[in-house]
Amino acid sequence: MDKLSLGTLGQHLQTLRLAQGWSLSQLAAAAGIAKSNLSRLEQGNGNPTLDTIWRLAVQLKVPFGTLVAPIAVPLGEDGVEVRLLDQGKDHPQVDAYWMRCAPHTTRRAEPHTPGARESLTLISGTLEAGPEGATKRLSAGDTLTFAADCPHLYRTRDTWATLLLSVVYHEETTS
Amino acid sequence: MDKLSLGTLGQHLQTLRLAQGWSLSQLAAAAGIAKSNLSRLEQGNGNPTLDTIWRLAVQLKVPFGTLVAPIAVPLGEDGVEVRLLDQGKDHPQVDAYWMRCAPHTTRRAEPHTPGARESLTLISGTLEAGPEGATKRLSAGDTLTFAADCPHLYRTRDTWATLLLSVVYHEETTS
DNA sequence: CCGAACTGTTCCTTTTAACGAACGTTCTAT
DNA sequence: ATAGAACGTTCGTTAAAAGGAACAGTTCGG
Repeated sequence: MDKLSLGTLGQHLQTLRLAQGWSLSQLAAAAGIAKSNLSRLEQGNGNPTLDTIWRLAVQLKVPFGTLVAPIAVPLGEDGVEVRLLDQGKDHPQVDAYWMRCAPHTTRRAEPHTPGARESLTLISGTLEAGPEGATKRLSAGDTLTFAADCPHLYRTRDTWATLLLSVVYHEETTS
Repeated sequence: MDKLSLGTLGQHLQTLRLAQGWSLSQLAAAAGIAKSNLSRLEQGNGNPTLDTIWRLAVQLKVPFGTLVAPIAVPLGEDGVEVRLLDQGKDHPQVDAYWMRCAPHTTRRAEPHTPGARESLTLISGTLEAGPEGATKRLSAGDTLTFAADCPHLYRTRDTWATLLLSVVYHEETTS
């Protein structure tokens, strides 16, 4: 997780507002905040209060984190953006990630612990993924499960790819 | 999405800090905020700035939304909490959800559009899910894909269940 | 026994986010 | 044309969040 970008929040805020047909004045009134406040936020200046963000997120019907860590954000150095969604506390241990890959990028991943497996579901775009040498091509809606205790990779061609990724350590069940 | 609870944030903030072995002074210093600020927040008073929350989330290594919309929060009326993670823009259309079910609850879902399928990955707990009459039992790390154009359900027994859920509308590919 | 280093809290001060009114625009209707 | 009502902006004021120092309560070691 990197640095906070105020400009991104502003852009994303405005995008969401327009997409839902709100005017700035309307949204401000509905959220119960001054429109001068909202105006400043959309311009990228300002450092909103949790209360303010919350009120806006409710009106825009977005899961909150979406507002500040926008999905359509410039990515990391390797063209891949990864967010930890949740971590299971049971056995086997499961880590859930949201991942987004720019076009024409390849991300190589080190082997995880022995017996580890990965499951992924493609949300949009196309992707080639799996153990090195045994990758599969996926398109939106497809799912894939493969052994992750060996080097594996994710590769895009000329499209973006967004996916959910779960890493299952120390597999116990065999279903 | 309901109202903002400041107390919950404070509790959750403190829980995370202690779980990672930080002292209040240490965390405040590492995050670059005044410890008086952090102290007040943990007590449930105050309405932190986005910058403040961000700095804390980075240090605590949590995906941000986790801080303010804690995972261990009381759930909806039916004992099920659902958050929209992402929506694909391609065809087929894919909606990605994070879902958490309390013990001993059953959630029935209406059929989606014809040809729709669902894929789910269990992060923790155990769950029985699938088309009504053809459900399967899952434990942490398991995945399941089933036709969702008929009534289907999710049922927990004596454990919580957390899972990722993808709804794929109007299936085009058949892989 | 007592200073030193730490814990977390409570003040007071400074900074600044939020408010509310006024502003210049644009568009519609009378 | 012109009053009206929207739009989004900019400004000065006010309320409050963040900073900083002093505080009492612990846990050390000499």
